[in-house]
Amino acid sequence: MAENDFKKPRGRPRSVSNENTPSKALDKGLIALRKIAESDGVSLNDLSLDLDMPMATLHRLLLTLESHGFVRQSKSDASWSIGIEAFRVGSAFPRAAKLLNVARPVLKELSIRTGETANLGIMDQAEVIFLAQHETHHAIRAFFRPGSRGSWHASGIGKAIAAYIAITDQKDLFENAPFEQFTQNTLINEKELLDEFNRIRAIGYALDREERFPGMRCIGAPIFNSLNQVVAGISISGPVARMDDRSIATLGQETAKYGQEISRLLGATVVN
Amino acid sequence: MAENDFKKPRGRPRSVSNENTPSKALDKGLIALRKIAESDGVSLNDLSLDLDMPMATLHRLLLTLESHGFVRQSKSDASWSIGIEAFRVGSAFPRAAKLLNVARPVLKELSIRTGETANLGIMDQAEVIFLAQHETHHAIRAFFRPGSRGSWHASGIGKAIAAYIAITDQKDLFENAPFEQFTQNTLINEKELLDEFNRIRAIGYALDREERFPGMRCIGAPIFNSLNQVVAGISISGPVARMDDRSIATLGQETAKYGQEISRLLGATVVN
DNA sequence: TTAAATTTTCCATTTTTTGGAATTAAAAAA
DNA sequence: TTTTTTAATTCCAAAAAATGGAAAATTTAA
Repeated sequence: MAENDFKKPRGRPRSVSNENTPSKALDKGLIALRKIAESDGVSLNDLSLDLDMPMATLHRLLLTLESHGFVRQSKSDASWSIGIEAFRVGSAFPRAAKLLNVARPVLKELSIRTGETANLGIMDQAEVIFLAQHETHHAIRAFFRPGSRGSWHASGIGKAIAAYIAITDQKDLFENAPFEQFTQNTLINEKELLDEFNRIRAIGYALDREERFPGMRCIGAPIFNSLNQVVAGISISGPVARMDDRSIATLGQETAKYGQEISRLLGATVVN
Repeated sequence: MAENDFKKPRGRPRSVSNENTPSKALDKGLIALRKIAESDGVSLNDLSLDLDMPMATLHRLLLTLESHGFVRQSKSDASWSIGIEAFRVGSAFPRAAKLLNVARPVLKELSIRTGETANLGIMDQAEVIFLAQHETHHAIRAFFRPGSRGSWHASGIGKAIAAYIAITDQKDLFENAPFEQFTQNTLINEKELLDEFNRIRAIGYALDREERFPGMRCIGAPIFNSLNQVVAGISISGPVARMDDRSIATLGQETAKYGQEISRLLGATVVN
């Protein structure tokens, strides 16, 4: 999170209040692209209704996106979906590349060992982004689509990461507090969550006790890079029935251990 | 490749010759985005020179891309790199998601078993796109960045896929023949390559004998989906020294076997 | 056969983009 | 230290592109 930089770049600094999107056409194109990503195989008509843009305008944007391979149109039903160039560009996301390679086998091992779905995620602003997961074969199991988002305050990974970032960055996270109360158990106040941070640092892993979805528990642990900054988190999630109070301690230590393993592979020297 | 559709969509059909990009601003934004993806952490100045666009124009586009999270600017040196939203959107590419999950462990096994770098790729138009790879620990080894492209006619995966697509689709591939002659061994003529297709179908795998890079050999095999259409390819690549004529047959059968394994996992019933 | 649904194209009007130059600030050189 | 160079960011009037309602073209449903 914290890009501990005391240096500033050359050049005129950016003015503080710059909430506008200077290029309207590009802006609309990106909005369309994101919409297509979340609703795969969508028709021009639906997209037009969904985004409240005239069909003619949208169609022009889609043709341009298509000419670069960011979207493609089905020959049989004229519906639009994400193209290969979007995939290519996306796989250049620097934070994901190294992490995924290193973490994937560890993720699998954690999942097999604990019998639960294992997840890898990073924080972006105040959201957790799930990068990868390894599923169990249990009929009842947790599922997140890679790339899906979640609030940091109601997720094992989110809380595990937040507990280890710089205090100044933590302050930023609390800007929108109190947070959404997803279930009875969701922690929504700054004070509750700061206490939670202390608990997390004491035991080395974060617990989500049905704080996001009723019936689902989750255990998250931090991952550090070679500068010993927290950069990601690993977690397991499953039904309360299997992740009961008796098992939690063991599963938690297990999760923390695998988090440390990834940290080591990334070159971290101090873990937890 | 072949989207075997005999149905045509409703609506006015697209006119045949439509090579233009209707939305200029979006077009430029996408060009910038692609450039950033291939040259990570690039400065505005370099990007401006590289793309031959005025800095002011480019800067405006980057701000818009940034506002959607498609790029991000380093706080310390003001350089631009790919953002998380590009990653999210890219991971919605429908052809990659299932394939990658299924193929990754198999890829690893193939690599360990043969001691060479194993690759997974798909065809897009006349290009091979590498989706994933598993590297060996040999000092001398092949390396492709995920997302990198290559000509189909000079790659094991490309030839393996091309040998199994519909004849009408093969015709399209030969539109630009003769192809670029990368090395002395590169096959560049339609006739040579059609003969090669027969060989490939007879033995079940494709050989690249230093046809792309001097000193590098490659063995590719096709992967089929549940409709028994070829959708991807798997390959191993390494130095001629290790992939000599004696070893080729064994390695080839091994590669083909692992390709069949992935096909089976995808639900294919007929393999090769 | 007719009507409805849907995508694609057209084009005069309106809005955005454009990019050279000015501005601001840090790094490098003197 | 002071000056020069490098680089990012912003401004604004001229020029170019986007807009979107309506028409065209085609398939499906009635």
